[in-house]
Amino acid sequence: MGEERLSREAILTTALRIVDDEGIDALTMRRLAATLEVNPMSLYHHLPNKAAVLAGLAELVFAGLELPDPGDAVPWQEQLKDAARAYRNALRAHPNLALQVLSDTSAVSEVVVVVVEPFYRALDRGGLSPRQIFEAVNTIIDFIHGFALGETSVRSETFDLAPDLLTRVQDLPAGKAPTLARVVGELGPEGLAYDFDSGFESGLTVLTAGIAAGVRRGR
Amino acid sequence: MGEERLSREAILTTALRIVDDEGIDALTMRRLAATLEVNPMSLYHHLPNKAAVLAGLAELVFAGLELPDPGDAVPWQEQLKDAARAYRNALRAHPNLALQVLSDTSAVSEVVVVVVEPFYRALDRGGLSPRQIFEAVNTIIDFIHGFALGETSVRSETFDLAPDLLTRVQDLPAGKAPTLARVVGELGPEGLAYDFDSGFESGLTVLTAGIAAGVRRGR
DNA sequence: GTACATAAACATACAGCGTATGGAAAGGAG
DNA sequence: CTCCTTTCCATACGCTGTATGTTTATGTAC
Repeated sequence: MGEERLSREAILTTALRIVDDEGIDALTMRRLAATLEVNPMSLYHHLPNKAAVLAGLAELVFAGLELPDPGDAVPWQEQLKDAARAYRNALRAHPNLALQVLSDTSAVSEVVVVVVEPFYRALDRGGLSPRQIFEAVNTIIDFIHGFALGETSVRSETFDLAPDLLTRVQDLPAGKAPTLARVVGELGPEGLAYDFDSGFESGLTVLTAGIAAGVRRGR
Repeated sequence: MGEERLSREAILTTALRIVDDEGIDALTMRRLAATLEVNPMSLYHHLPNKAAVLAGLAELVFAGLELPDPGDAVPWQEQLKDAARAYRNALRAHPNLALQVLSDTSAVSEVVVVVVEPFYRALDRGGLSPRQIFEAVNTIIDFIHGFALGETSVRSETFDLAPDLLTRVQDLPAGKAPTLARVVGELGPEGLAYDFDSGFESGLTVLTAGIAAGVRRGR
């Protein structure tokens, strides 16, 4: 049977569709084979095992990743933020896969090499030393990973933390977390309504300011 | 059989030991029951299903979490860093469980309420507005989560990224990532040797500097 | 002491999983 | 035509979580 009804690429494409549509738990070898109208064991001719399928998915997602480089026309801080936004968007593109990608060490390091150049470009223009650049990029990428972790393990676009957090804080033994209680109280329910986009932006603001401060201080 | 040979607590304690010793994959209901010298189905009298076991583990880990509050003797920046270090250490205490905890939304929000007060205390002393505090804490916690994600999905205490990253960078098509290539080259292999502790510290430095900058600017 | 209610532990069984093994089928090469 | 290689399929094994029904041991009431 030299004719190939199956291919690594076709398998991964179908797998990605299953994950996108029904979540990571819906992806089983049997289910994948059924969708391709093929015997489960046929998959093992193109991919050695299920772990390879998952790794392949991570690869597939980031293979098509194009980072729009804003160029050197804008200030380096803005260039840095744009790189961060693009990377966050890449992690958001397949939310059901994000956790898998993030927790797969090899996928992360693969991705990081691909994605990291715009960060380095921006920070190099900012006048940081190689060591500073290296550490700043690690920091900002860790932030994006942590943010994506919270963002992708939740359904709604604008997730309202308010009721939950307010309730929890009020249920705490009095005096256990006084500052938290007071600050949350001053914010009020509408102040606590959490929007991922603006949360991400304020994180970027803090990070770029911190990096810039390190440069100014000449550290 | 009114006598209880089993209890929720005993089950979770044993489960935690299995996870710590042999990893999250080694924790199956059958294995857990065998370790307790009990029939698998007996577990279901104390916990409704396996997900409840995992959630219980997250709870268990953070129930014993005591955050040493450095008090107000030190500058608020140092107080903030200490809170961050303590939280990171909590996530490191059971590395095999960290990813599970981080990816479990309810565990995270549980944890965050418990853990967050020292952060709020420090930033309140720093003179930030409620809104600034809220956003700064989210940012720093996202950073810690992302850092922990990278840190706990890797074995060795001091993981040497150098050979991998260097190789990858050198294998890239020439001109694809020129800044990255140059900076990495200037750093050299010994400059790339990555130490998690100092990586975490430099992240904290950037973050506190960025937060302080926001305060100074009166935003 | 004896009957009963209750809770805990057990035995069995089922559907689903990843995948090892070995055989069938369909081309291309000599 | 024969053989070889590659792809695909059928079967099966050991494992998973857990639904279902039964047995057993205890605390309580009479």
